[in-house]
Amino acid sequence: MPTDGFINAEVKVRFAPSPTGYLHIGGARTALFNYLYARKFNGTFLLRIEDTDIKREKEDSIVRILEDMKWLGLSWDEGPVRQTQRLDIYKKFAEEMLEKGLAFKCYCTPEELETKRQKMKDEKLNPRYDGTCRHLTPEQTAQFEAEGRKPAIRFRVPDRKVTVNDLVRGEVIYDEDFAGDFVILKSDGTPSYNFAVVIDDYQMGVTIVMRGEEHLVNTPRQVLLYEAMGFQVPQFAHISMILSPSREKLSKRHGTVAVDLFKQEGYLPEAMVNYIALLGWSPPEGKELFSLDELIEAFSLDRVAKNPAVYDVEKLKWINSQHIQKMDNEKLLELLIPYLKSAGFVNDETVVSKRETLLKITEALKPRLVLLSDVAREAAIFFDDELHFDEQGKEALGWEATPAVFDAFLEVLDEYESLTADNFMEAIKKIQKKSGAKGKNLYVPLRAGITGQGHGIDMSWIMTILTPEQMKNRLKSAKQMVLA
RNA sequence: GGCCCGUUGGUCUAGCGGCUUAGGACGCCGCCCUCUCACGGCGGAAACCAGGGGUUCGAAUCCCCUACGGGCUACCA
Repeated sequence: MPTDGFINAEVKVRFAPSPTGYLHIGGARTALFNYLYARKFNGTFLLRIEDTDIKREKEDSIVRILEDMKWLGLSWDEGPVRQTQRLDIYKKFAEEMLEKGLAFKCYCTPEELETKRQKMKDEKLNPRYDGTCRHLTPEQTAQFEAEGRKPAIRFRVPDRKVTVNDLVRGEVIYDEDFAGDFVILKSDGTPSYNFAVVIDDYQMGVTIVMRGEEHLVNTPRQVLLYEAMGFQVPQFAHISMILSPSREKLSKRHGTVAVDLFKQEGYLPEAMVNYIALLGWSPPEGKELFSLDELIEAFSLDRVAKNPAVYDVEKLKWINSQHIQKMDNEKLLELLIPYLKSAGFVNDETVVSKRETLLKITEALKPRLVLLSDVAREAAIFFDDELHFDEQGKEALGWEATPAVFDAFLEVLDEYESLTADNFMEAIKKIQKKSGAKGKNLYVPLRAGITGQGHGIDMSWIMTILTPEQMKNRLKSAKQMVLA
C-alpha cells in the first residue's frame, strides 16, 4: 500500500474533468493535488477527459481546460485520453458482464422510469430502480425487441455491505441497500459515468483515485463493479469542496472562479497554485508561501482537511503580492509589458529602447503591485505628462512654500543632464537651500509639481526615472495652476 | 424522504486525551520606519472549539443525539 513517506514508482493518479465549461478553482485544486502527489512520489499523472455525455458541448471547453492547466504549470504525463474514443471498450466490457450474468438488459423507457420514481417518492419510498427487467424471460425480451425498444444495460447490484477506505476520510460503510441496479451502458451505447471510470481507472493502471467529495457516494457503486469484474480496487481520496463566500457551491455568480479569468485579472499562476493548495491542505510548518516545487516537497495527503473551504479573495491577493515581490525585475517586467502596452504606455519599439528605464520602474513599483494589472494605474505618473491632481496635490499648490520650491526646482534642474541615485540627494539639498523649505513643505510640493499627487512612491525613484526635461515641463504647468 | 460527508475567530487553518490562559496566516485596528503612499517590523481586538448528553482523574480531541451546511439518490459527470 503506497503511503506518504516513501518513493513509489508505481504511483499513478489522474485528473478527469468533464468538459462542461471552464476550469474553476475547485477543479484546479483537484488537479493540483493529483499533480503534487504524482511528482512527489515519482509517479505518473494522467489527464482524462470524461466526455461521454454527448449532449453537452465540449471542444472549446477541452481546449480551455488544457490551457489553464498549462498556465498553472500542472504538466501531465499521459493523455489527454478521451472517453469518447473508447466507446467500444466500454461496450465490450458491458457485454462481458451480460454474459457472466453480472448485468442485464433493461427495456424500461426513461418515461416509465420517471413515473415509477415519482410514485415511489409519493409513497415516501426510496426512489430507485425496482428491478422490473431483472429477470426477463426470453419471450419478454423478444417482445420488447419486436417493439423496437433499445435496452440499457444495468448492473445486477449485489446485496451486501460495502466498505470504502478513503485516504482522507477513513472508513466509510454503506448498507446493503444503498443502491438499486444502476445503468452501466445507456441505450445509445455510451457508458454511464460510474462504469466508464471503473473501466478506465483499471485499464490505465490508476493506483489512487483522488477527486472531489461529490464522488464519495458514487464510490461504493464503483467498488462493487471493480469486484464484480475481478479488478483490483484502487485507493481513494476524496477532497472536500470549495465553497463561495456565501457558503454555496461555487459558481460564476460568486465573482471570479474560472482560472482563465484570474489570469486576465493579473494573478500569477504560482500565486494561484499557492493559494489553492492552502485551501484544504495545511503545511507541516508555519510557512505559507510556496513555489510549485516547494509544494511538491511539502505535500502529503494526511494533511488534507475533511471540511469544505470557503474561498477568500483577500488572501489570494496577499499571496499574489508576495509572489510579485519575490520575482526578479527582468521576469516581472516581461509580465508587466502586456499591461503597459494596453495602457498605451509603451509599444514594441520603446519596450526595447527604454528597457533600462522600464526595469527601474518595475523595481520602484514592485512593492505596490497586488495584481499585475495594477501597473496600469501605478505607472501612469511615468508615462502621462499631463498632471492629474489629487486632493492633497491640489492642496499643496496653495501652500506658502510652494512657489519658491517650484522655482528652485526649475533652477536646479538646469544644472543637471540627468538625476541619478548618486546626485539625487545633492539636488534635493540645493532645492532646499534655494527655497528655504524642508521636510514636508519641501517634498510634497516637489511631488505635486511633477506628479500632481500628494503621495506615492519614493521621490528618489520619481526624480531619477523622469528626465529633467519632463520634470521641467510638468513643473511649468503646475506653476500655471498656482497662478490660476 | 433515504443514505453519506462535514461543523475551531469574518476567512484559510494548527490541534489527532493532559504540553492550550486554544497556536499561525489573511483581513481589521494601533505604533514604528518615512516627505507621503506602499513594503517591512512590532503590538492589539477577534473562537464560550455548532448545541446537548455521555466515556474519562482529565475532551476542541473518543462515543451518542440534535441543529445547521453540503453531497448523492439520473439512461449527468
